[in-house]
This record gives sequence, structure tokens and C-alpha cells, in this order.
Amino acid sequence: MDDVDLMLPGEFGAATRLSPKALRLYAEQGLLVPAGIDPVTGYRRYHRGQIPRGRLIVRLRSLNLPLARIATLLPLSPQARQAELRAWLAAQEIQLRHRRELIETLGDASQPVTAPGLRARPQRKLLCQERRVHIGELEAFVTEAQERIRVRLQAAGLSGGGPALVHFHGFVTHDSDGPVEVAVPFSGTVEPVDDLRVRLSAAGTDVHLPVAEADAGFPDILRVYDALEAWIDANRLVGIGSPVEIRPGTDGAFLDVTYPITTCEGS
Amino acid sequence: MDDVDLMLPGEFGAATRLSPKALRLYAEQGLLVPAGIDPVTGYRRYHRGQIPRGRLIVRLRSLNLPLARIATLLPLSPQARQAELRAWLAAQEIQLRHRRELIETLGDASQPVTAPGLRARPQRKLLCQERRVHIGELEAFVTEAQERIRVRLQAAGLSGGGPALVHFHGFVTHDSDGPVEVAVPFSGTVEPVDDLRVRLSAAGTDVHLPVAEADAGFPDILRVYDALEAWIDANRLVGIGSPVEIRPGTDGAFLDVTYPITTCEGS
DNA sequence: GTTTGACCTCGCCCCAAGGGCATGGCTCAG
DNA sequence: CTGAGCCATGCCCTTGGGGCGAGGTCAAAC
Repeated sequence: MDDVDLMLPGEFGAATRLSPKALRLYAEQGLLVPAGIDPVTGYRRYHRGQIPRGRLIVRLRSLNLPLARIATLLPLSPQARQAELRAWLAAQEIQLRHRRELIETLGDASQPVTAPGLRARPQRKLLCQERRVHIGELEAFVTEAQERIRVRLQAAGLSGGGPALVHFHGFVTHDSDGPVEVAVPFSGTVEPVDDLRVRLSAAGTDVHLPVAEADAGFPDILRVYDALEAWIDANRLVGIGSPVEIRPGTDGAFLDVTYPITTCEGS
Repeated sequence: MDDVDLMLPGEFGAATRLSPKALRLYAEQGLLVPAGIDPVTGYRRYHRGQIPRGRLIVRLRSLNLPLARIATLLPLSPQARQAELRAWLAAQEIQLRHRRELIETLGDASQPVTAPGLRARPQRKLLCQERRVHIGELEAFVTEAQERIRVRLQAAGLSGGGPALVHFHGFVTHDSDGPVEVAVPFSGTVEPVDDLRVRLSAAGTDVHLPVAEADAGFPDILRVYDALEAWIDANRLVGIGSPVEIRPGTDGAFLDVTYPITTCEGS
């Protein structure tokens, strides 16, 4: 508890391999608060007993953990901390697996079995539910939302007809959740409830491509999108807006992937 | 090639899922240069044919690749690009393996076989070579530098006696290279050549701990350091400066890990 | 007593990849 | 004519510090 035990940042940094700048940052963030600060000079004094904590921070930082995460890890017991780190590592490994999948689907522009085709899209009135989901939650959300919508349509005495439309307003992958909108077209009148919304979908033209169930999973479906986008580009068309998956698809397909395109208004 | 093919950032962004801000950044960086810029209004116009490039950038960014890296990847053929990405992924996996090793060595404060001991360190004159190395290059560097130094000492007619000292002035891991200094003590006079330096090492006190060859590899050696540091802390000593490995160690040990400590000057 | 060199402080600018906001310009439709 | 919806520029914010510069402190050397 004496002066002998107190060190300036230089000495403390030599013992922990932390730079004075890092020490100042950690002090600000409350990660490693100096044992004392000279009120006159502002000199920070670190206690000898803080060395293990400093060394631990260095170790954790060498794993590239954010300081905020380290702050939550520090008060834990070594066992609990290690358990947390193992879980974190497992998450990293999963992320890496997903990246590998993405990379593997990146290269092969394999031709789809069926050629894409153009199709008119009528104006439709839709009852929809939208939510941000990750890829893992997608199927459950589609099933559940579709069920809710059809129940609501039946309750309104309407024939909730036609296949379900799944709009992808953003990227839905393992890593990023995107807004997904499940919609069922109907005719008649129904009041929106809770998060079920009623909206119109404008008429237009779609490119569509039927997809078998075997190819409809992630990340295989990405190749379908690639093929569709490549076809759109090759035919000098311009895709506008978000892709829509129609379930079930035409001719008994599991689903149709469709892209709205501009009807060539130019010239 | 007409106006019909040119889009404003909003439309282009809808087609590629790139925000206007991102598009502006990519334009600045030269990653995705607009087909034209209106000299009056500054409006950027993107060509329809740039959509695939934009989509590719999005994909690569979703792997969390830096833009600079993406820039090197873009001009490659799809096959070459995929090969690069696979190599990058392999590197990521190796890094993850190293992190796992670090995490596993983090928790267990297993007791060393031998208890650490205090030892006086005489003033020594050293012929040394220093270099930044990663852990993989360490052994080769130690062997090679030691050989160079001993040859140099023999050429000067001196008995290059005693074990070699390996100073770790920074962290040496898979991920970070640290400055490492290999030194052999000698007595007499020798002129420094090239990157061989002569310096004095002050007298003082060391904590030392013999380590068997089985425990001397990475990352096992980290536990030895942990044990030594814990012992230093437990005995209310203060480690100063960098650890030194002495090869060979005492009593036929593969090496001794030593830490300089302050001789208790206070009170 | 003074000087010197090492150490300390604070403060500003920098990195990547944008997000968010404010201000001002542009065009098209009502 | 006016508002809506685009678009531009510019500034501030994020993480984890590195680097630099001005100025204060401290101990030892002169």
C-alpha cells in the first residue's frame, strides 16, 4: 500500500506491455483505473496489484475482442470467462463456415435447369407482415406469418387465394438480418390488425424462374439469384426493387424467384 | 449507351443494394466509378452495365473484406478471385486455431513442476542480434543468430562462452511479430559488424524457472510465463523489463525462463 | 542553482467504412 | 408556385489506439 507499490504509466506499461496511450484509454473507459491520480500534476499511478488485470486485458485484446466485451469478461471467474470465450470462438467458427459457403457459391455461374421467363404481374391487394430476420429464422417466419395472414383472411370471410409472396427488402444471410415481408394477395376488404398491413402492389413485369426444393435452401438459392440477375443483364433489362419468392411456384415448383423489371419505357 | 442506360445513385443503389453514401465512397476510392458526372449539378450517373460489379462488391464486403483488398480482387478472373478468397479463408481459419490455443492456455494456472527461484545476474557484455519475428520464425532465428554470433566471437579470438540469451522485447505470437534479441555473453573486445551489436546488460536479480523441452514450445510456454508472473506477484516483487530465455537452462533443462525484478529498494 | 534528459499530461489529426444529420440545389407533378 | 423526392457537399460519430507537438514534472548531473 505504499509508494513503493505505485508506478507511473511507463513502468506499469513495461510490466504489462501496454502503451501509455492504451493505458490512458483504458483508464477513460474504466477498464483499468489507476490506483491514484496526482491532483496537481495529473500523473496516473498504478498499483502493483493491477498488473495481472492489465496482462489479462492484453491477452484478451490479442484475441481482437472489443474493449466493451473485455469489460464484461473481466469480473468473471476464470472458468466462466473461459466458457464465454469458448462460446465466442464457436460463434466465430460458425461465421467462418458461412463465409466459406458464400465463397464457394461465388464462383460458379452454373446455368439453371430452366431458362427464366417474363411474366406480367397484375396489380394486387396484399395482406402482409414484415419483420427483420436472419436466414435461420426465415422459414419459421414465412410459415407463421402465412398462417396468420390466411387465418385473418378467413376470419374476414374472404377467400385468401393464391400463393404466398415473400419480399426480400434487404439481405438475409447468417450475418445480416434483412427486412422480409410475407404477403398473401386477396380481393375484398379487410382491416389491418397489429402488424398485419394492407397494401397495394403495382402492376408490372417480372422475370421469374421456378426453383426446385433442393435448390431453394441457403446458400444454394444465391446461385439462382445470380443466374436471374445475369439473365436480366444479358437481356439488357433493368431489375428494379427487391426480389420476391412466390410459394408455391409454377408447374409444381417449390417456389418461383421473381424480379420486377422496368418495362422498356425508354425510346 | 444512351440515357436510358444511365441511372442515378438511388436507382443504381436499389439494383445493387448499395447506399448512396457507399456509392460515393466507392467512387472516391475508384472501386466503382460512375459512368458520368454532370459537371453542373455534380449528379453521378451509373451505367446499367456496372450493376454486376456493384453486386460483386457487395458480396465481397459481406465477407468483411477491406475495400483495398476488394480493389485488388475485382480485376481478377472469377477463378483466380475464388482462389484468392479460399487462401484468405484458410488464413482466417489458422488465425482462429491460434485463438483457440490462446483461450485454452488462458484458464489453467497449472503449477510448474519446479518452483521459481531468485538468482543474481552479473553485469555482462553481450554480442547481440535483434529482429522482429513471428513465432514461426523464432526457432530458426535463434539458431541462426546464435551461430553468427559465436562465429564472430571465435573470429575475434574470444571464447564465446556461456549459454545464449534470448530477450523478448515484445510479444511474439502467430499474429504479432515482436522484437527478439539473441545475445551471447563474452569477455574481451569485439567490434560490432552489420547488425551484430555490442551492449552491456546491467547486473541485477532474476527470477528463473527451468523448462523442459516438452513445455518450451508455443503456446505451452505461455503457461510458464503465467506461472512465473503469478509467482512474482504472489511474492510481492515487481518484474521489470522483458523476459529472457537462457538456452540451455540449469540442470540440463532445455531453457530457463528468467524475469528481471527490482531488488527491493523501497524501505 | 541550474540544466538536462526522461517522463508525464492534454489535445489534435489519422486509419476503415460508412451512418446520420443539416444545408442547399435540382426537377417533376399537382 | 409549391411541395415531394432526389441529389450534392460537409461535418460529426463509431473502435483502438499511433503519432506529433506544446508544455509541465522529476531526479540526477553539473
